[in-house]
Amino acid sequence: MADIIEIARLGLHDQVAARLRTMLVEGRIAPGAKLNERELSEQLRVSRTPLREAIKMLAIEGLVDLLPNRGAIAVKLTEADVMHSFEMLAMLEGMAGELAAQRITDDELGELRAKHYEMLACFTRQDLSGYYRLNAQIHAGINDAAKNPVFTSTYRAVNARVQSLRFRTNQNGAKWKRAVKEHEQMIDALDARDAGAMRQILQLHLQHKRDTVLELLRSGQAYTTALSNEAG
Amino acid sequence: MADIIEIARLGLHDQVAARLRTMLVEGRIAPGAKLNERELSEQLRVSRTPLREAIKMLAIEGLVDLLPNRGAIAVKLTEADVMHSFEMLAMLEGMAGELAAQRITDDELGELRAKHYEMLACFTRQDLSGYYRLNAQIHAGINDAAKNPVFTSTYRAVNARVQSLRFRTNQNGAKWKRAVKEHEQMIDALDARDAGAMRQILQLHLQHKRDTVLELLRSGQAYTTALSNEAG
DNA sequence: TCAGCTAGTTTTGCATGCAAAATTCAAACG
DNA sequence: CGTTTGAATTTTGCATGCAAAACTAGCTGA
Repeated sequence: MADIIEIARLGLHDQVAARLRTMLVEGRIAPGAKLNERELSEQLRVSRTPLREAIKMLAIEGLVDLLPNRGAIAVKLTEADVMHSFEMLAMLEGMAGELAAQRITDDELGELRAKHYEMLACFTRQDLSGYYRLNAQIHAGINDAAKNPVFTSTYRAVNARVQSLRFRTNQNGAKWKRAVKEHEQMIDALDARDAGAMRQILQLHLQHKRDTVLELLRSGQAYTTALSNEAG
Repeated sequence: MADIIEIARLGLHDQVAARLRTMLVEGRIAPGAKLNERELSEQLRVSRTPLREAIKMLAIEGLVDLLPNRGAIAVKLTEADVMHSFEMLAMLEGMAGELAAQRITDDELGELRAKHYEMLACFTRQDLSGYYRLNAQIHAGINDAAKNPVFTSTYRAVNARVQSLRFRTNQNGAKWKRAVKEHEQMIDALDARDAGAMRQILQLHLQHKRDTVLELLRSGQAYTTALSNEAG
């Protein structure tokens, strides 16, 4: 009676939620933009029912705001929201890093190191998009290594909210280099199973990320020229 | 153009979600029990559409599990789930307590102290239900005092999951007394604005709560004789 | 006796329909 | 010229309907 891992195609609402999530995180739906149900249901080729169910889920995740009788809009984070979200993320990642240093297996660490090198390759090629992808995978990997699914899902949810902003930060060379350096220190700390060092470097890393996002927000470039006019 | 705080009656889906949340947290829907859509929609006098939207929201909150093509069931926490949830809660409350000690206003502290005394009254009268209510309010108050809405909402969500279990723990005299003692230490720590002490006492408090829930779970009494046969 | 199959029922998942609220837009008014 | 008002339009929110999937129960055959 082995649990046959059937591909179990998810319900439409889940698929729609996943697609919307991507669109929101990647900024294809601009922060503050209205989610028109008819429009989206045509674009995604589903009826409004599963679409509305998906939107309700994203509202709980904190990716959209629900305005009574006026539908949903993509969240538009204020400076305070960013501060609060990063305060949470720093705590989550700090703790997860601490736990990860204690609980990570050699296999997991190996995989993490491999991803780290792949990321270095992207950095060397100045491949920002690949860098972001691997960066996200590494942070997710660290959280997974903490072996606490409650952490993992909370981290995912909070992180998703700030992603659409981080997506727009143009890494300048110095900051990018610093971030890479910090990532190396993470791998070192994990390698040494040094929980304290891991917490420290992660919290510093998050602080730098936060400052970058705040700079973007203050520069006013965050919410201009949405990339939303691309054809679906 | 003052923001007139209109009572803004929420949508049906929100009302339904709130009612279901209560039913789940209070154990009126037993852990593991199926949520029959027709049955619930008749009981709550709404159509299945807003009901299903509410269920999707509760699924994201982690109060129900969604089984593809087979509806939803109330989450039934395993021992591991309880460990993970409390690991998260301890971190959240520890951090929130630390921040609260730094950020709480005199008014907030006063209100918290008042609630504390009310709780002592309930303890003296052995009024368990009143005690629980005030206990929850005090913990929520501490989290609010941390002035970080991301903490607050995360705490609410994770806490709700373990509430249906905590609801069933029969406090024995000794443990109850200890919990009250710990609450006094919290007020003292807040009064002294001692962030470190606040973190310490909260984490200890949470650890004790966890142990109580784990005992219940291991005793096997957790999931017997659901209170679900009461008429609506 | 019991596993396996099939017809009948229930339940879920999604699409559609309709009423109420919100938005738009243009004409009327100050 | 800017503001207001109200009818037309759009959009949301909820109810209902229908098809597919999941259960149930009863039958057959080993």
